Amino acid sequence: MPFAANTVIRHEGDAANHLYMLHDGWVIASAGLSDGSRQVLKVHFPGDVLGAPSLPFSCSAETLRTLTSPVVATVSKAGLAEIFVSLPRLAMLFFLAAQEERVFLMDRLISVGRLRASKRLAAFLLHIYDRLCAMGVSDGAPIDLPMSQEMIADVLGLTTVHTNRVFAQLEMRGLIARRGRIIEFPDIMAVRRFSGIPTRHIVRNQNWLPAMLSR
Amino acid sequence: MPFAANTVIRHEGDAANHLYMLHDGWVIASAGLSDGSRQVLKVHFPGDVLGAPSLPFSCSAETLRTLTSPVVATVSKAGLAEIFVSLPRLAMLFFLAAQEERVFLMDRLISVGRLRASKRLAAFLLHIYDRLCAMGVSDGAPIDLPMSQEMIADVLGLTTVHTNRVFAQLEMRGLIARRGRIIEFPDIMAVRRFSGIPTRHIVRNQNWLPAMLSR
DNA sequence: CGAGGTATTGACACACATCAATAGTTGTGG
DNA sequence: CCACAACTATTGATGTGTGTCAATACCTCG
Repeated sequence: MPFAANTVIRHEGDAANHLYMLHDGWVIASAGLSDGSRQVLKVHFPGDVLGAPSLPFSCSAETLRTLTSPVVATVSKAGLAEIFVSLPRLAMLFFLAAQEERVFLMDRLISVGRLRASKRLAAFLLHIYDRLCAMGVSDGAPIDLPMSQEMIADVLGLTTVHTNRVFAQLEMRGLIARRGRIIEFPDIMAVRRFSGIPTRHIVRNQNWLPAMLSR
Repeated sequence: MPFAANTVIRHEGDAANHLYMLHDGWVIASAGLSDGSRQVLKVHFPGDVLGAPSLPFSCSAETLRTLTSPVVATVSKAGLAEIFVSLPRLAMLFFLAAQEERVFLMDRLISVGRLRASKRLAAFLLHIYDRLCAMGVSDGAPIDLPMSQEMIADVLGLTTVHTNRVFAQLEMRGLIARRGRIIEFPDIMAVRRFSGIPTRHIVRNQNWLPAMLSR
């Protein structure tokens, strides 16, 4: 199912009756507060499962909004249950994906709770870069972030103004180079050291997982 | 398996070869930064699964440290895989528990990213209170937090000094009353309104889950 | 060409950090 | 049971990172 750019797929508070599989494009998950401020919770890429956190709750915890024009497939709760009954290995992979997301949220929490703005921004850009690399999209290549500085500010828990100043700081330090929204890392290891968040190594195809075709 | 109070069960960076089921007592999950600062990621209660976030990674992402003297059971990765093969309903419940944890982390991220210190503390105390109520421990009763203000500061992303001042603020506003580490809420709804984090309603025993005895 | 969003910059305010000191509390060993 | 040490809580004075308000430039698209 294709969507237009900058469209709400599901709003926080809505009934959470299914999941979405993101096949193409970018989607952000965010939550708003009564005072109008907003926190971006996750920048989703192709391959991600969307909307799963709201499953145990009576209504959706996050707003899903398209950035680019994405392609999304819908999975019902019953369909998910069917996977858990028939395809235990796939179910286990869904479970592990949820744990990965938890660790990414923990890293964000550490970053917002304990790092100053410049390191926070570096950690975020690095996280996006690493995930793009894992998808094979960009290895050493510049990344093209389809996000305004306002959105990035909502990721980092900063104001737009300060985010802009911190971008300028990173650029002056030579940690990044910018051409519009395209960002390049002249020395990625320097950025890694600067950010302070440890590099995570995901282990794929672990041998303790249930066999592929179990019955 | 019993543990002493204030003991490390598993340190971040250690091999993550199993999970733990917390049967009794309190355990906190935290991560440290190179500069010595620390972020508490989760306060675990009886019934929680510990150590799951590290499963997809080559080494543990979080340090698990006992607060009280807890009772913990160990589950191997193979044992978890066995559950996914044989007990799909239980596997699904594990999956949903992980999604719940994601939402709690999101709430913490919103809180640390977008709320000022006093609301942050209120939201944290409220979260603990609600979870104790869900366990049937404390409904309207005062809560006894076995945590120093330093630990609470590491939850909130604040300094010890400021956490202390914010405790005093909440007390002066009449939102909490303290006797040592015992905290009471004279008007819990006022605290809820003040905190700004929406109340989450978890739906148990959802009808789309796989049947109890599937085969 | 004009309009609305986005990026950038400056001046100033404030929430929280930092440094430092004191008091209170807990635990431990003699 | 007291004495001492270590930890924890509290309070004050001062510094600073980030927020707020405001203005201008830029950019994209009709």
